[in-house]
Amino acid sequence: MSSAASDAGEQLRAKLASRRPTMKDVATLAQVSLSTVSRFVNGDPGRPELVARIQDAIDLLGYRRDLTASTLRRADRASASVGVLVADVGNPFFAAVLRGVEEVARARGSLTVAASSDEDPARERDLAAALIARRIDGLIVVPAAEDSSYLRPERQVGVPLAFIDRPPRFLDADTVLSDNAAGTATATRHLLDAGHSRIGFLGDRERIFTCAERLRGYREAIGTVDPALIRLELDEAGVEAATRSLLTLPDPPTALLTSQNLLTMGAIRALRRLGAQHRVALVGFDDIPLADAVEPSVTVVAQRPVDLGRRAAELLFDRIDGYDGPSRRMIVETQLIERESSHLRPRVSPQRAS
Amino acid sequence: MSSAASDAGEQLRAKLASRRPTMKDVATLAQVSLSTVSRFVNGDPGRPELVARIQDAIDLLGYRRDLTASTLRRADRASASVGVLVADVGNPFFAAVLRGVEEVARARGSLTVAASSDEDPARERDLAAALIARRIDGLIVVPAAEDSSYLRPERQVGVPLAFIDRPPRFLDADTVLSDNAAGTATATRHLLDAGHSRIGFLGDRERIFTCAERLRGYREAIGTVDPALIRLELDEAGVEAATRSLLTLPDPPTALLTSQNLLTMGAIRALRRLGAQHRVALVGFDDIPLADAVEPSVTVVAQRPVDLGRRAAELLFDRIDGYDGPSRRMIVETQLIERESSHLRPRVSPQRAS
DNA sequence: CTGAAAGCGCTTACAG
DNA sequence: CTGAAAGCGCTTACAG
Repeated sequence: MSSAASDAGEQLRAKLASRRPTMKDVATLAQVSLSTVSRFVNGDPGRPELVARIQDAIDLLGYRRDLTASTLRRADRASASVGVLVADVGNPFFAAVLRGVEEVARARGSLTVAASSDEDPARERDLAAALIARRIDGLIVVPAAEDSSYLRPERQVGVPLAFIDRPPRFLDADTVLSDNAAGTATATRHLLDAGHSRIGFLGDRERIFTCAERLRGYREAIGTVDPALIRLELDEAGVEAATRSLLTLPDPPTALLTSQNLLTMGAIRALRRLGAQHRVALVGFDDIPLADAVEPSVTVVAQRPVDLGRRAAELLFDRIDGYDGPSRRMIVETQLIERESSHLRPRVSPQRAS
Repeated sequence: MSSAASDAGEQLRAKLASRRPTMKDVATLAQVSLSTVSRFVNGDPGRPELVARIQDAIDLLGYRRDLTASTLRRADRASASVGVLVADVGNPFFAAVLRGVEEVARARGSLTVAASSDEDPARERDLAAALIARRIDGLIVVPAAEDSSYLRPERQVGVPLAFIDRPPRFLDADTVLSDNAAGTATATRHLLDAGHSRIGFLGDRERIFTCAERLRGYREAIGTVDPALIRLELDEAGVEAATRSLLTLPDPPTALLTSQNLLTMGAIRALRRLGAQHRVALVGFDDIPLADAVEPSVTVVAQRPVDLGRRAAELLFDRIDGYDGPSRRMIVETQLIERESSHLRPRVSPQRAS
């Protein structure tokens, strides 16, 4: 770059003060038109001579393109970002889902905007609106709301949508689910095979699809259900009391099934505190860190959360790329990881032995 | 709304087909000017009569404001979103950090755009550029790069910046850190007090600030350091071999210190596999799920990742709100959570006993 | 209080 | 290949 141009750059830079340089500034400094800079920035170079001037001007000014302005004007309206709405980005399960989405998005040059609904339907709606107002190219939702039809207008207008972990209700859209019922059915049969007939079920909120499905798999596999053995609406703290209460029943369960990761951790702690971890069998839904290292190690129905995220992102990008066929549903298989806690044989409980 | 207006709405709706309705569509349907709709949408109502017409038109069309266009034009340029760059959104530690940031951002009406650098400096730079190109109001970074000066132009131009977990190098910016060295020093003294003199240190990458600091705390507390007891550049898989190798030294360590969550989990597994978990003491940096439920339960130096995220977000929003003072550094204290694994007394190893 | 007009930073036909 | 001009959806002085 000539020293004259460099001086011009310095002057322009000073003039800009703390303003972010624009494409127009680059054009002025490089002494070309705005269109030429735009074409260059978009990968349509032009004469080598001009290219060099433009690149120098960009470097000198520290120019960064404003993608929001670009999105606004371009024909395809692509913002190169997708939104993800989960219950809690801090929960390891959803964190892994998010990671799966991000991998696929990144391979496609897209960024991921994540938000936590905290299982609050109103917050979910607000966040969905906030994401869509920012012109994301598509939205992935783990629905907290029982009714996803609030997204119908967005769908109509062509915002690609995909659901993970729980299907939308009153709305037709691509969905990726774990095989929840099959997972708990397998786990339940596994416990029945080990000789357990009284199996307790510890679940979170029945209105959440995954809990309802996992309960259904348990019910179907077990045959005759004793409602006294089912405890729902639990959180990590509530599990301890529920476990204690189950184990002090006149005819207590000899095995427990927990419906999700936080409840499994709560149940592990509760059994240990009761000194019952080697007496009462346990299977948890969703694998957890160190499940293999506690004593006894804990059998789980492992999900594949990263895959859930990846698959949903793939379905979403299909739509972003123009696929307009009927909505699809994918099931990601769960896997029973047999560890020690499910190989405990049923024993007569202390109360009954006395 | 009159039926004539409603008909007009239906017609406009049909005409829009699958196009997203704009403020102009609303203005046309409500028979007011664009400015009036804009003012209404921005909370400056006007005559009740017009307000009603505008609200009806918005509802009928399913109008959603385009925030990217709004950001482009408005005086303050606020996009109501902040960016966060961590090593891996799927790692529970960073997931918790993200959650903390999101809480504060949400309270401020901002969305959070998260991305994973995977400890790759080049990717970090790309992602930072991608975020800034989307006009985020501020950027929070867990730096993978050894040199953060690539962000200087952004800083110059007024993009608020905050760093978490590791300080920026060659750049002056607000930073929130755990007291890493103090944490490992406390842990080391705790082990020394229990009678251990040979304490192994298992770390990840020394070029990462947190690892270096935690190593420093260990070195300073222990006094005379035996380099044979320090193993670095480990990942979760490599920890097992490193543990085995340490324990088969002629004069093996009687206690281990691990520098982060994944390594602690690896060490727990390794010790169990070697049958050494009740013989070799262990303290991990960063708490992990079920650390309280393994046998022996694992003593840790707990960090407060959600607080790290919150504090950094608060510093960031101060800047977004216009604070322009010198950069600040906040230390979030760690806490030694004493469990069983650090209360094991040093024992002569089997080899030496034989 | 309301509306016409300019313009945010960019892309994209359209001429030359 | 290059440049002048229109316009994406919105906000914001400025008149009336």
